[in-house]
Amino acid sequence: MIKQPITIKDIARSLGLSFSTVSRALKGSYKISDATQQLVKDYAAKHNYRPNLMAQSLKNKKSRCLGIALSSIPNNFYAEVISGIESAAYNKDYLVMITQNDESYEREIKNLENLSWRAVDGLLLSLSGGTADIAHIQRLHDHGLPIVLFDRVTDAINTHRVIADNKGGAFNATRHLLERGFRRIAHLTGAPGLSITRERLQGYQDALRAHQLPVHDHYIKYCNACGNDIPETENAIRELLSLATPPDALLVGSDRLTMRCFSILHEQGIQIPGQMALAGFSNFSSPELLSPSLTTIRQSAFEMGKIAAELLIDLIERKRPPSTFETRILPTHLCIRHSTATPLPASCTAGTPGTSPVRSPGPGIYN
Amino acid sequence: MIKQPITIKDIARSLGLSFSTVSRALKGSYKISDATQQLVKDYAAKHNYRPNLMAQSLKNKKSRCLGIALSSIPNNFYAEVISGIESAAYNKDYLVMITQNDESYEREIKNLENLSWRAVDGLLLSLSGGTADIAHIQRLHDHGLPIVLFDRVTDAINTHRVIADNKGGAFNATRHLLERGFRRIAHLTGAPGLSITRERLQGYQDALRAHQLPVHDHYIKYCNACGNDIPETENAIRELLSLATPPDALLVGSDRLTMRCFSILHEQGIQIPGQMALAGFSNFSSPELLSPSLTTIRQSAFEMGKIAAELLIDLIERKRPPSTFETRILPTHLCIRHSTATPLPASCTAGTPGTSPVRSPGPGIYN
DNA sequence: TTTATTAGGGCAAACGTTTGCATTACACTT
DNA sequence: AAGTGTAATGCAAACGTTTGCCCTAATAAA
Repeated sequence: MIKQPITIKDIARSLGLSFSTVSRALKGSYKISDATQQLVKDYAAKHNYRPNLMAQSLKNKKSRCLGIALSSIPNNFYAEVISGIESAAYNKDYLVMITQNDESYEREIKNLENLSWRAVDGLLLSLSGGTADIAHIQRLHDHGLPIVLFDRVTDAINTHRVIADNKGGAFNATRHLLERGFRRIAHLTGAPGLSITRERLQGYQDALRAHQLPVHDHYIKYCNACGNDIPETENAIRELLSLATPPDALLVGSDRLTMRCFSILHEQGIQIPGQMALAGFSNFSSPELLSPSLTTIRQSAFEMGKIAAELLIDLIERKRPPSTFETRILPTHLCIRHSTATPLPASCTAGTPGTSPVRSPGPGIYN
Repeated sequence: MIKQPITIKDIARSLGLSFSTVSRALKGSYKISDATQQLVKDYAAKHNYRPNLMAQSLKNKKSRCLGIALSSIPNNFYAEVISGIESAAYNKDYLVMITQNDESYEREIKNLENLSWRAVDGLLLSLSGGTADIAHIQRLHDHGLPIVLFDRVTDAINTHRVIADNKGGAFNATRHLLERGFRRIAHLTGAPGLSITRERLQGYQDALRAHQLPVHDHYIKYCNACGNDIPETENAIRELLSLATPPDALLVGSDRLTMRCFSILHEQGIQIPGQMALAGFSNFSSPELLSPSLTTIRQSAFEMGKIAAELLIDLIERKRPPSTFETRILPTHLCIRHSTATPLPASCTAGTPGTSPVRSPGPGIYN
């Protein structure tokens, strides 16, 4: 019952032409008379001919396929990035293969192998939290596979990069906390090896120093699982809370971690911002609906994906690799909400802290 | 600089063997002496030979590639489904191509064409909100492309289906609202053509009837964009609110729509659950953090993706199509929270409604 | 010793395209 | 009349695998 798809050979036979003439007529190029072109095209359309992409791929060594490797698809931020990639790819007639590694180095290696064997034309890559060295990536790149790094990048690969202004985002958020009167600001962040972790830490430290405040190492906690390992996150918070002088504010350094952190503080009955102010990197769609509404540093995730895909496709389609690669830095947006409202005197924190901050927070930049 | 990957031919030449011997030795099968097999395998490993997947695909007419077509990647629910699919595919050594259609029928058609031309071995499909007829799908299926439908399905294609217990989920949520004392329950839902819309509506209606309550058509509002079109959603809510007897509770029928709806009620200063109780289908990770915490009907999204992918791979790999197809119905979980707390007498609603329900809501089923 | 069997391996076609290099049939220059 | 140019098309090899069939030797059976 299954009709085999029609091929160029079938068309050639039916029309009494050679394979090559049919092939060229379909492409429209080369020197084939208009009459023949029409004939072939009409026949092809009528029998709804579809070129066999596997054969084309084999011949052209191009699959019109982009590979994505990242840590977690259901992460708000990455889901939006993927959406941006898909969108750009669609416009340029590419298809997108997706893999996730759950922050595992081994899994990242496997995924990259799978993708490159399967002949993607290029790779969009955000490093896993567990990535120790990048020999496996370097090898692919050396073999000529075009790669664009996004979000979690490395300097060791000489190629395009698309990242957010992590340092600036963390700096602004920290400055905001300082301006609101918080002084003991802790930083809860992801795996220490990641570029985003380093850059955000840098912004946090810069802001403290700009206010002549010391940077305390015990106020900086890393979570290797980036919020996917609940006990790990709980421990980190517990340690912060049990310090002699516990922090009065928390700057959180990644999407999952921010939500998880909110959740843990909530469960433990810690008043936000009464006992602990909270701001974090997050692309959650509705932070204004949380209780209290959450101050976030938001990234242009969709745009990041879109730009990365466009750069990659450009890389794939140009004949010679460019002499110089670019690093696009996308702005971040600090969206100020109640979770970083000015702290109340201790006597007041017994009220309804989530809903009555002393001063109304600014409108912030939202959506 | 770019090293061409090594091929079977190269190995054959270096070892003084024929292509076929090398090919068979690598596969381990057929009648090749152990000595030769070892020789070939060692050489291949040493020079890290990788089979050219395009060539294999062309020859075998298999790409070990699954295609996904759905409406929106950043949707919490679908992001989890994709994650489940990726996970199952990885275990069986398949790769996954992803497309989204933003509820557009035309875009769905294009995406399916792209995927099928590009030789995916099978398709995981959730219909777009705008899908008018399914001729395009039927055609692919008739041509022998294995398809598994998930979430938004149709009976018109005879194949496996994986869905949630939408009717039961809506029924339980509606019953819960009724038990909490709400009587004027409206239903805000997605595109009317979708199976999930029909099934959830059915559950809602059944629950009302089971309580001897009438079903009012003006309490049922469809949003074709499923929450992606904000004005559309606002209008629907406005219309409900301006009724002579406006509803006192809202059952919302899809992920995006639920969050959007919460957002709109929040912006308009409508007290939840004081003026309007709210329950909805949602896979948002932290509904307990919203203000008020949100009663949700949660689906096993990851599992849905995993099962669908496994069924599809089974379909692809078995020689003969099964005589009978199955429809897996996954349970939904009603997670009861404050947004559906028992309504207060009018005099009380001026207080702090989000934080002080009259009776504590049950623990619900969470995570 | 002859014959059958088997193990081990090679040949070449095939999958559907693409493309460099003919080839043919004209028309146009010298 | 011989040569040049050009438009339209065909031939066949190539991309890297897989696989049905054939070949050769060696061994086992008769």
